[in-house]
Amino acid sequence: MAYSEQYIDKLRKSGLRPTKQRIKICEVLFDVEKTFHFTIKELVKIIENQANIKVSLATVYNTVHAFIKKGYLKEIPLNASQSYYDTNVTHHHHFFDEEENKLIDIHQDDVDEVNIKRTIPGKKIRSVEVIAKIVSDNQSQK
Amino acid sequence: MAYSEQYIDKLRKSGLRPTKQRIKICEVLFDVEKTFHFTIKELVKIIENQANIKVSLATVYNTVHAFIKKGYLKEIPLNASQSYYDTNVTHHHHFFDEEENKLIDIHQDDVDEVNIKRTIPGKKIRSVEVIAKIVSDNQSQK
DNA sequence: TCAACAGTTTAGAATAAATATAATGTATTA
DNA sequence: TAATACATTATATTTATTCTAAACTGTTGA
Repeated sequence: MAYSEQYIDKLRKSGLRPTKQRIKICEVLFDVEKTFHFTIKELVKIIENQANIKVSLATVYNTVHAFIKKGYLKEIPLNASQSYYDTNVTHHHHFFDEEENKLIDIHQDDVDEVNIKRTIPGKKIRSVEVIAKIVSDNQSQK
Repeated sequence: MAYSEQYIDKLRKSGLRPTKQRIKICEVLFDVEKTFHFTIKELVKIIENQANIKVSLATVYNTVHAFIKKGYLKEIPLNASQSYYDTNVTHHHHFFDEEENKLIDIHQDDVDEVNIKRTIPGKKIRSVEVIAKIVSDNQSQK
């Protein structure tokens, strides 16, 4: 299957028509070897640098949110001024370096399965995320 | 030790002078049996309802942030439009009900210790938080 | 005790992310 | 291919948070 067909499929499954802009967004997000983290602004910049297609903020927001709803992207729970997203939707966790505002993946194998024994009536768990905040380890500091 | 002395102590340890406004913030945050979650706006409202002291948003932000730095409050990592804070600084985790925008505590005993095997050179872990997002469990839905 | 200083409070302005709007453009369909 | 429904965009709006600067208050030391 050609790339663009995959993307058209992803878009349709997300309830979106395949447009020039949205296919470009797919290319940037999914046509790479490595998964990555991004903010909306960063994504817009990447698109600008890679293509001579213009994509507005609104389109990027809409598309990203549709993909999250469908499970093609993940939002990373953080109290940062901007939202961070992840193209890696497999089960894994994150370090967040607050000093450098940087996210680092923690591979699933590096964390024991998080097993929550408690349940809430009428509710089911949709996702479980572990955020480990890290800071400089200044031994001189007491 | 009288309450206000405790609060004055907490404030001084946070590098803040004990003022009328700040002591009132302490009363609302710490002078209750149960710990609770709050947003800045909610905290301002609680103060308005409880006292005839006027406290500005800026003061509340400053004081809350100083307390977080000192470890008297915790910020809950979430992608919500507002930041959520917790007066419970003991080790525990959260459900977040995205449909109702509501946080529910998960007691430490209800989650196995999260053991992260990976380390980052020069960095140490400051906190580990588990966020479990929950949604309605509509069995009829496929 | 009180003057001087350093820190505090506040209203309002500034900033910035995210969302809404409405006019123009494009994919889909029959 | 015409009609329709959905998309895109620039721009405006909304809203949380931070900044600012003037007025105020706690603290210190003489």
